[in-house]
Amino acid sequence: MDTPDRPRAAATNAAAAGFEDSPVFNFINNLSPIPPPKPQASAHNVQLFKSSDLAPVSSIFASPHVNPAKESKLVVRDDPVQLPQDSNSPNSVRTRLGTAIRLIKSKNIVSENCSFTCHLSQAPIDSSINTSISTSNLPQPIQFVGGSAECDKNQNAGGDKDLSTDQECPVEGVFFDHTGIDKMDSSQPGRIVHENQLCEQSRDGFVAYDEDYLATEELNSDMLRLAPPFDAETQLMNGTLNADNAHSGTLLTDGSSGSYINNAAHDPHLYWDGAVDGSAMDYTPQLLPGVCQNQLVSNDQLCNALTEPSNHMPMDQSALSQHMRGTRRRCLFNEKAGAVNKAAKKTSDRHSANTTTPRCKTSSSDHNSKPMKTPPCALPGIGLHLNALATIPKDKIVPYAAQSSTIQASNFPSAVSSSPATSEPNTANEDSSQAIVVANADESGQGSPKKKRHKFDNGDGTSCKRCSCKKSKCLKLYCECFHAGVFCSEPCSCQGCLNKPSNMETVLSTREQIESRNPLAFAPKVIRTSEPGQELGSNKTPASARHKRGCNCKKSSCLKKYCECFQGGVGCSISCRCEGCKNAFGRREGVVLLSIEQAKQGSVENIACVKEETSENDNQLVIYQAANPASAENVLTTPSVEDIRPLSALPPSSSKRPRSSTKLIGHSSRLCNSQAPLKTDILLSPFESYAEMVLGDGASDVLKGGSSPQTSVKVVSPNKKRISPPRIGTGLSPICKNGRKLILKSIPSFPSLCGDVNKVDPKTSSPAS
DNA sequence: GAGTTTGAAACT
DNA sequence: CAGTTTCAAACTC
Repeated sequence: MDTPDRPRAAATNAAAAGFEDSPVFNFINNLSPIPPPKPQASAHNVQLFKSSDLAPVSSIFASPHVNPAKESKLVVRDDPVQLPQDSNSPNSVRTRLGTAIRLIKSKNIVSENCSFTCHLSQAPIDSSINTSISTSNLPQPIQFVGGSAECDKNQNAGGDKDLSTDQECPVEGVFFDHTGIDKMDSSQPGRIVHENQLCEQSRDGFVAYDEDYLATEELNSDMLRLAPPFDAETQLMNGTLNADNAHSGTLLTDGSSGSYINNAAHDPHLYWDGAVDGSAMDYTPQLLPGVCQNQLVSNDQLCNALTEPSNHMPMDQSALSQHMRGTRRRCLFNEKAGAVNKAAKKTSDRHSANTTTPRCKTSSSDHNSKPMKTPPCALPGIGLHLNALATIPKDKIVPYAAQSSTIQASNFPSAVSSSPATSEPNTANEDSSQAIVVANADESGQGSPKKKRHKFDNGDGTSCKRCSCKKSKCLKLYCECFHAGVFCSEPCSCQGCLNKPSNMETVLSTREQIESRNPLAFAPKVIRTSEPGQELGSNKTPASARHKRGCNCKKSSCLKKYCECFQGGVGCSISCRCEGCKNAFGRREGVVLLSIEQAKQGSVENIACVKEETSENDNQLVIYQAANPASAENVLTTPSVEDIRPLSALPPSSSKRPRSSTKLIGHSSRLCNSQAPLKTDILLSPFESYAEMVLGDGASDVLKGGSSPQTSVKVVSPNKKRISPPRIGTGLSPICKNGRKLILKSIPSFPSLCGDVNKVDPKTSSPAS
């Protein structure tokens, strides 16, 4: 391979020389699908995506949220960006990750390390690899943030031995810049895993890119299309947008786990990725986590193979990567549904899909320019990303749009969903994941009439959308496509649709208006609140997830898809105002109330508040013992997010929620103990607040929990799954104990490279801890 | 496929 | 902020 040149150089420098010399290596090189590119050509490609090109954009994207610190970090990354010709894929990956992380940081400055580390610690790493992650590793986060880190990591991970890896990940190598490896503790296993993953991703992406690029035009186009959106994000973070991103998008598809969900999410369909304002917060995390996890798993393997010196073969990559990719893609799609079950089928399908490229079939008329590329299904994740991206000014976006007519059209592999592999649909609900899955479904489904197709939804509504709007012109939230941030496409049966690339400005402006009214309007409907791993692993129910606003069902008993909570596969929460809730995923009914009442009645000093979590899966009983009534209340408040739900029933909060998210926060805090309120209030950043919203009171509670441990002792139910207070400390994140941590979690899904540890665990292995 | 039901979104 | 209307999905037949 041509590209190998660089790697080679690196390799030569390192120890790889031997490797290169190997006949196999040579053979591979010769075989490499990638045409020995004219340097220029490659360069050209690269440039398209390069951050430098995008730079302006990035600046644009720079969200207020972003912290200077981030920026600085980003800056670092930028440099690297330039490099890689081939880098496309790999870089993109990195950037994304880095970006995601950065975003998190920016939002949660305080907790940056924590959040990040948490991910890491949790990170999938563990599962696949024995490696225990040391949460302590602050550097890691940094590294990731650094962006380039990935490769670096790889190097590190690989350790010196991995020089080969460097080769393998030439692009990354390019990036090397940094702090890199050296700084990193190569020793840490956790890291290694990530690194590997990263490498793989990059590699895969790399390879994938090649493949896609070479093999399937569609993919390429898609990727290209995708690129812009990503770019925006990445730019925000790094300023390095790369074609890579696009690649990554493809990669995502590849990833069994959807490692790339991030990208994918962004990509695809979301024309307006960035549109959402910072307030929107990052939804991405949600998606990502799952994805990451998955990725991790799959990646690990891949990584291992790759990382291993023997395996390295940069060249092999093509073969391996392709192979791997195939699997990954499958996974991604499969995941979506949470359809663990389906996965197998899909995998097979995926193959076909690969050729075709997974997409929602939507081809908008507009998109016709690219017949194949139909607008992407809305990725569930996408929504998240969009939100995350939100910072991007429309203006900027518009340009894309203009371009995008082509771009947008692109269908991105919806990649994504990270649904927790966990298999259960419930879990699947996780925002993005499902959506992604849907996309695939769409393909199959498209054939089917619109009727049933509807959304393949995630709860988020992120899934591939197909609307049938008649009066809204697809410019209102009524329109699922619009709501999901995707253009209407062929499958849609809408009338008078203005949600088309050709009307990008209109769409954006409308979107903006809506966001101005409700910053969370485009946020995923279902947000994963707690760490996925914990709950998911334990339960089927996505206890961690909840509907951002809660439902208001009165007749459906939250047992039908009319209920957004149900639809999203999440239990009802405090924020819900439903009546007669029978949500299979968890009710918000009133155990809490009882406990409260009891407490108030003063009947108790030692009141055991028993919460029965309705979540079907669990039937968990959580018993809180309060020393006194007051404590009882506390208990109510303190419980983990999950617990919170039922508790949430508290009238005040439940009564009505302000439309604006922020208000909700206030409620929650109030509900919570008087003890901590200030703390939460004070601390809450918009973002946090958002988290709270998502979490519901829980977040605040959690925070409080830290402060008010006293309140309760909890006994675990037979199932023992939840012990709220303890959880706070442990569950949420051992590492970060303060409330902030929770916040981070809420964010979680950030594409933590690691992915959620939790999620990873469920299927593959036991949780790291 | 048409009609009804439902609840979110939008409006007042 | 509360109530009403509009809307489109979900559902039923």
